[in-house]
Amino acid sequence: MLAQSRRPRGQTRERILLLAADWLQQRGYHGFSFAQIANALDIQSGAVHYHFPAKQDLVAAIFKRYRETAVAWCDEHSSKHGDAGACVRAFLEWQASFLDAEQVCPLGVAGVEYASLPSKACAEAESLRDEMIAWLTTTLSAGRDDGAVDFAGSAADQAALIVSATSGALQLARLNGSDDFRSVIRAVLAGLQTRGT
Amino acid sequence: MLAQSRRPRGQTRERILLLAADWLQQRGYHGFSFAQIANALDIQSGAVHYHFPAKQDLVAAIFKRYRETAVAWCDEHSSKHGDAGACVRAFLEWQASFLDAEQVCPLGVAGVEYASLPSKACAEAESLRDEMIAWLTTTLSAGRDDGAVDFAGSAADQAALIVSATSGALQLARLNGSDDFRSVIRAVLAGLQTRGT
DNA sequence: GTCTATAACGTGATAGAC
DNA sequence: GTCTATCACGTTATAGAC
Repeated sequence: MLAQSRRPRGQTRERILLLAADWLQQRGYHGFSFAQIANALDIQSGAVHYHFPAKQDLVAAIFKRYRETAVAWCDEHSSKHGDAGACVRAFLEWQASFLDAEQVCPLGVAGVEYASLPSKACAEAESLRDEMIAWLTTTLSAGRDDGAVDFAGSAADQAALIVSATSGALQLARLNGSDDFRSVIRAVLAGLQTRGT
Repeated sequence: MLAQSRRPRGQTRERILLLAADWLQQRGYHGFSFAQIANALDIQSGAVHYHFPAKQDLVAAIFKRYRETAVAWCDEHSSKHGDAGACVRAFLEWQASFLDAEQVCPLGVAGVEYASLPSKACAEAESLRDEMIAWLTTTLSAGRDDGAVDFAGSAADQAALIVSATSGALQLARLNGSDDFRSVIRAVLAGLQTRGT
């Protein structure tokens, strides 16, 4: 019963999801097609539609998985279990990992193409935004309380700044190279005045 | 020789440019078509192609005009003629004006759709980035020298932060309303410690 | 010089074979 | 259950009328 075909069955869905996520964060929602996915994976475009009936289902699944990944990441980086400053720095490094893949944050994709995005995708993106802002706000607030970090203004405002700045910086890096991203990270860290516990 | 037709001749190009710029900043590059523009302006899609041979010409023209507008704005808000803190605050208000139109910064569009954008548009977007970063860097640097503003890190880093944060904040605002944008503005201003001269 | 009519192609999506 | 062959439509772009 092993290896009934050259491409192992049951992995097509996963392969589609991974490739589409990559392209979504490189080209935007309207920047890739089912036919292109099928061509790259050496299948027919109808096979993609079997796993994801409509394009909005595919993209909603991408946002959903990214959100699940983000939630798991946040749980592993709770300031209850470690230094809040280290948590924030880890967040910045996590965002930096998109640089090598030449990707932007999914939140940016949703924000830019909002008016031409199917509602399913918008809803998932909004949930993702809530998770990231909530984690950052909690982390920053706890960090300021115990002296691990300091910053001007409210924790919620600072959280919105960090999410906006990192997302925007990944986009700026597409235009002018990763130096712009590193500039933004330096400025964010300078504004945070983190110090290890 | 007046009013030879219902739609005055010579204004079609301008009407196309204005509508397309609006849609570009709401839906992204691939989120609108020549046919939709033609339909909205009650002309044929071929008429759009007369004024802009290919879609990349239309979008490059949008970026070019936006850059010209930005350069003119920067010239009018030179820190040589006024307070640097006021200039930065004016910049933030300028970005805020996109909120009401439910638009994002053109830089964000280019960053997100970079890999699916025609090269002409990318080149214009890169020039736009250069102009904005240069003006902000100069303004912030001069402002710190004369004590109008203060901030942690280099002027260039702070400039990249402000461009990224405002662009990202406009996108976040699409997902969760203008409160997120205002949060980011407060955080930016808190980090700048501006004071009027 | 300006726009209308039309074409070639790529898109998202479906029906039915295996 | 999984995928191949096919469709109707919207897309960018062109040729030629006025």
